[in-house]
Amino acid sequence: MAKQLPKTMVTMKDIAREVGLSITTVSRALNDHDDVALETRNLVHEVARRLDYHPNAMARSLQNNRANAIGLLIPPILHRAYDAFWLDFIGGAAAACAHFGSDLLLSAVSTTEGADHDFKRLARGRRVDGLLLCDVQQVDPRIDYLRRHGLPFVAFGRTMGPQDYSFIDVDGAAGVRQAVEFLIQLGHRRIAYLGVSTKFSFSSFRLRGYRDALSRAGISYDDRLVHQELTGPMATAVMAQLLVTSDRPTAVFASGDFLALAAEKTARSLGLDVPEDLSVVVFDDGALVEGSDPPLTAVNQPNRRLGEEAAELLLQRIEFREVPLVQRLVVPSLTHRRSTAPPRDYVRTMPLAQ
Amino acid sequence: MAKQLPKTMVTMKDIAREVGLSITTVSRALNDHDDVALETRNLVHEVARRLDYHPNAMARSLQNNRANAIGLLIPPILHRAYDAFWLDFIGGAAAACAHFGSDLLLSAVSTTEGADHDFKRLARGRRVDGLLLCDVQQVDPRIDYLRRHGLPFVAFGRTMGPQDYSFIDVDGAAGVRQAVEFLIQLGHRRIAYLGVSTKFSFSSFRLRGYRDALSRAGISYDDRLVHQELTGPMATAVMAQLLVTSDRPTAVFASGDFLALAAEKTARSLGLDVPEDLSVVVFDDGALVEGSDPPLTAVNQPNRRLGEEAAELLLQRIEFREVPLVQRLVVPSLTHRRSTAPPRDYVRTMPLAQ
DNA sequence: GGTAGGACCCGAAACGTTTCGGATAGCTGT
DNA sequence: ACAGCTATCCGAAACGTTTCGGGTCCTACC
Repeated sequence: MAKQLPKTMVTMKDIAREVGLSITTVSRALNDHDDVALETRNLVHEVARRLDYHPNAMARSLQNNRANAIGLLIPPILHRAYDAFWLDFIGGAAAACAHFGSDLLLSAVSTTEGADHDFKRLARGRRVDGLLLCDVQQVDPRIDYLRRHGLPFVAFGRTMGPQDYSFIDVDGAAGVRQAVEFLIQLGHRRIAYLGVSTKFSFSSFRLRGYRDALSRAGISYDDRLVHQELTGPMATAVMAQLLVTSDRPTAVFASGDFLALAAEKTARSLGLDVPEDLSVVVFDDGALVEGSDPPLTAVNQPNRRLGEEAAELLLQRIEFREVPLVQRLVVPSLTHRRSTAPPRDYVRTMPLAQ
Repeated sequence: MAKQLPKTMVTMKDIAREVGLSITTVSRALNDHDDVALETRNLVHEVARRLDYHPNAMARSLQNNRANAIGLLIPPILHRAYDAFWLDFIGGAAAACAHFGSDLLLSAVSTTEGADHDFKRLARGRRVDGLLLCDVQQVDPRIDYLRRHGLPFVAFGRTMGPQDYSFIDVDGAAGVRQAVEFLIQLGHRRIAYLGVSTKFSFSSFRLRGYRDALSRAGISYDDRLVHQELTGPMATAVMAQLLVTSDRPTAVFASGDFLALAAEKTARSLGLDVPEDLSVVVFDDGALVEGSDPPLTAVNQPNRRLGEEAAELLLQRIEFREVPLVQRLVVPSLTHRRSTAPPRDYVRTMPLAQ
């Protein structure tokens, strides 16, 4: 029994030699095919365990065209807030994968130009069985590309055009509508809107929610109150300018935590109190939101749960190829914190709900 | 030019047919070997682009035994705080991978029993070129296993025994020493210690830091003040019991955000003020820490940066096999917030540093 | 005019697995 | 005693790539 440490890789050939059978039989035994004698199967399994055999994932994938992994491209630009979101999302997706015996292949894209190439590499390289398509743009050629090449995918987010693919998304319109309606109910009439890049499709949905809430309440839309494509510093400038006008807004909706923080800070620096002089509601719950002073009332999307659901859906599609279209909209809820109050001189005319 | 949509996979064979060369030459052309005429190389590249060719990652890996990915097993038990840490860490690792043209394979382990099998599957399955070994235990057989099988790895964390492998770790002892010394400098003498499972090696290092700080200041160690293996509820119970004794602690070090939160809450429920009656310092900076009331003074490890460095180190080891041992200790810094103050009846006898 | 050397190309084997299409042996029933 | 069946096994091909060890020209040199 001159056993030596397994210096190198143990393959099925080693098992075959050890048990005196063919590689074919070893393979079929390991996969529990029923045309292998039970006795043989057990023997093979035992030897495999003794030799600490683990199949070569690459060889297996090459043969049966199944990678046992799904891919997720992390977008190149990750500003702070966004980052926290993705990480939650990823955590959820990884958990879902575990249940299906798959792994999650994370590919961080370094440069914006490299994004397209990385996408195709992943889509065509047979390294993953499907793709979690994130960061969906208003019109996104990747969707067509994936369909043309028959790679299963689930989008997280929606394009603006025809939606003939499965996706999971937050119902941004409903979320914002909820938030703005809450402000209106508190008595606010002049409500500013701070938005990020309109390249992302969620931007349009959110703005639509804002407009809907206003029009339902019979408040006319004032485009001087609406600003998009903002960064943190730009938001500060915008708010500084808005807050010194005579008909300044008494509330603001911010489409991202850093925008809300900028608004809070600007108000304070002008000697205004939050929430007494300015109510702030933010979309995108996260660490910053709770930690800010005062803590922000927020529309919160369940980031982790979204990742989980998206991955689950994708893995199902991979397993049972033809499943019907699933288009799931998650309606976010509003968490009431201390950044919202009725406008200072508002006389309540009716009892507030809740 | 009856071009049809690439219904199926495009392989090198297709390119070879198109340009009328052998597969060998196509391969060498694509990899820019210099025994292929420049003209031919260009032609092949162009055709490859036209056909939207992307190499089959599996076939390639099988051949040259290189997966272009590193693995990371996400531990099965992820309580809230821990979770946030991993996600930051993962974000950093993914970013580092991008620079090396590798991907990050995330494998979430569902059950505790499955952990060992999943580990070996990843370690032996040739699916990754190396492993980021996280969650290192006091004595960790995985380290030996990996070395025996020659798989490159970098540990995040240290075992207690001989450390003859590359790792990156937070210098927990230094971090805690810093924190406790700060408390002592404020005038505290009775400082409680709340710790988590001693299974993790960081636990011992942190406790050592605590003891060091005490002994340097000539304060004797009182084991009634030291509690480990705590969960949130247990910490509440412990603090409740400690805070009603006559010689109750005036400060507490908590080895995790949920422990600190429990301590804060318990103090408040007993009518004690934080920081006036009880100073709290926490290890492990994160969302909860900033958001708590009052915000916690914290020893903060740079989670994301740690992930980045660990992955970088691993990728270097993979690229240039034999590199010297790297054992890097990151000394965390102390962030002063509002949960710490001198003990109530303390008379300053010397000016405070900082 | 022979040959050495360089430039360019290719067939076949290999990586480790799965599977297709048999092959062999033993048993059943007539 | 032979066809037919079942139970068990196996050889060879295939997946798509890389590489080893050549091969065939052509030019240049003596």
